[in-house]
Amino acid sequence: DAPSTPRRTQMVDIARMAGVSTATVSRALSGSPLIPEPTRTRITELARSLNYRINVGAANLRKRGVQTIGVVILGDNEQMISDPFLLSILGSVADALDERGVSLLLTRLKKDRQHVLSDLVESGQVGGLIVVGQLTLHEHLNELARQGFPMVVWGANLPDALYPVVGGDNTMGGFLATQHLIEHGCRRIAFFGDISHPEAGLRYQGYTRALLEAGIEPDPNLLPSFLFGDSRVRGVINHWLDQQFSFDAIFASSDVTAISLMGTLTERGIAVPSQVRLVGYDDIALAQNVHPTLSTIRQPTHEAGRALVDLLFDAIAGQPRRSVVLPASLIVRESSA
Amino acid sequence: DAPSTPRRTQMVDIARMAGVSTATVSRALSGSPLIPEPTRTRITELARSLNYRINVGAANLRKRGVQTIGVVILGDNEQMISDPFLLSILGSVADALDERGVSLLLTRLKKDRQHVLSDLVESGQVGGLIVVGQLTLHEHLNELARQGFPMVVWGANLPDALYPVVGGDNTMGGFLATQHLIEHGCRRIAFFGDISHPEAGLRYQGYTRALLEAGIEPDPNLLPSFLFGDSRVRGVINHWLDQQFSFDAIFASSDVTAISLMGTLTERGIAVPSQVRLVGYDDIALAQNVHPTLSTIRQPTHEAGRALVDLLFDAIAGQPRRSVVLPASLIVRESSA
DNA sequence: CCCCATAATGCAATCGATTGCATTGGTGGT
DNA sequence: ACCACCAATGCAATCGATTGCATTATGGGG
Repeated sequence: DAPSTPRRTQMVDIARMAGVSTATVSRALSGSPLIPEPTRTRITELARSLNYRINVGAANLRKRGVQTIGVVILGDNEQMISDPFLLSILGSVADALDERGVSLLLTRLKKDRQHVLSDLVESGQVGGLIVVGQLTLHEHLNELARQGFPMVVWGANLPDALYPVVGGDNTMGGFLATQHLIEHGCRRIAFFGDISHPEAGLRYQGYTRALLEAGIEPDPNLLPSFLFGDSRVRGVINHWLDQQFSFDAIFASSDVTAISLMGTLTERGIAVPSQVRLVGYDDIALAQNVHPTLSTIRQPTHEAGRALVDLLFDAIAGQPRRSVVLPASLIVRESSA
Repeated sequence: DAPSTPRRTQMVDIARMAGVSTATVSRALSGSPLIPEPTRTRITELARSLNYRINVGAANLRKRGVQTIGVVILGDNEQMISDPFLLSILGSVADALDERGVSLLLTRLKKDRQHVLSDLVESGQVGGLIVVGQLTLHEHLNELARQGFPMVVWGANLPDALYPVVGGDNTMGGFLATQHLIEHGCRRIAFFGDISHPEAGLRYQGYTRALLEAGIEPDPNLLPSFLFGDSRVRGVINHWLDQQFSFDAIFASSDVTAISLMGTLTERGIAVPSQVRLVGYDDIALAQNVHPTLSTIRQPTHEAGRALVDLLFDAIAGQPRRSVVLPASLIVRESSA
């Protein structure tokens, strides 16, 4: 123990200078009613002037609880987040946590390192977890849920999920997009997205339902095999287009895919929306800045963050499990009008 | 103090079960040579089987130091990060920290809440800070640097900066992009970007230098007043195009802007690259999935994270300040070929 | 057979705050 | 003038690990 740097001011210093005990300082700074106003002000001011901050680590130790929650993001590949929409979720979670005055410990979870999930909680680093992107983790998450793990997940609400989930209404989103295209006279609507991904799968269900309700039989040729978030989007698109299936609209399960499609279609001389109408998903910022501007399905990201945090705190408080489905809304722009 | 939940296993439990003291357990788990191999294995196994994790908070308190660093991101507007490129930086920082086994506390810094920077360190939550996006913070950062604050910044290396900086070679990037366009016969090259932003400013300098070296006088009409990251990108673009200045190329200070430009140009019947060549900046994923694929300037994000973390640990260790400039490289795609 | 060096382990203080309980001082009622 | 009571504050234990120093086994040399 050889502190080279001039020791940081701590509570005992404030106490000495104020001529009181650390107990009083602690109570004053935490706004306890036991401390009368004048004293509290005096101590608070003194602490301010010395630029003193309570050592959160020590405080947490004694209080047996942390004011930090972990946000875990599945790091599929190189990028931290493949889907820019998840970034909005992260932002809204950050805000919601900020409002409650709790910190955000960000962890990028690579496959086969799932044990870090429990590590974070067991080691007392975080009081709970927000998992973004359930993807391949479903079983592991269920296992943790069984152990009463404090957590909440953003994604699709799978029927056998034991953990609380917040997600968009993917079925509704898929339905709205498809219905919208049908209303514009489209009959041969292609679906672009990896339906093995839970959320995309639900969007596909909505798509199918809208078709069936309109008396249109879904055509498997209009569902390209497609890797979600794959960098070879263009290849897949081109390969599918080469097959020359007739189609008059495309519903893409993400805006990034839709924008890539837009480029490829233009390249092949297929005009959007006059020849092919196009609807994306997520309403990323770029959607209104491309040409033609992109119709899409928007999810309320701001509420998403709030809901995730609310549910997590419920879980930590031992409340019964609850899940939230946020509404999806159709944003009509040029690409489908 | 009424623990309702069954108390989490802690070191004293392991100690009791192993028939040793906590001192021995602590030493065994930390791999101290004082503990002979058989004992260490026995204790380690026991801890494993009980799924025990050391309480980091308590350990940090005693060890007087945290294994957490803060990453602060300027939250301009709604989005957490306006520039998708910064997201790559965040990802690479996350990886670099992960390799060192330190955690990442993410904080979104809104304007006029600059004091949270020092709060994070003073309160002992983090051992140092990585600040992404120096933007309007320069003076405040210098002030913190004067106080010997452990930090490092991603951005432009301003001449009077007192803090360590990691950044791309913006001048070189601007130069390369512009030179490339000139080599393809372009003479009237517009620059799209907010030059009041330090990084864009340097890119503009590189642009100007390339023009001058080619004997071309920069035309102020080719520099639209432009808000970086503004959602009204399209408006600015349209307004500028309405002025009908003649131009044969555009160098955009970000890929997002470039892609927006691409849309607007197409909309107006201006062909890229045959009539106007276009180069962006950042090499975001979408750049190779739009049509035409976007030429751009790439920065080595992976090294960026590593450099930021290295410099920060240097700073924490009290090493003299050092800054790093990462090379920029030109990626030629269809939009400029 | 004793002594001492050394290896292995334990004791107890410590990190910096929080908080139950004890203590002090002052006020009002009678 | 006395006592009870309440407001204000302090004492000291506590959170869960780490680590300097003390102590106990072990073994080898004389």
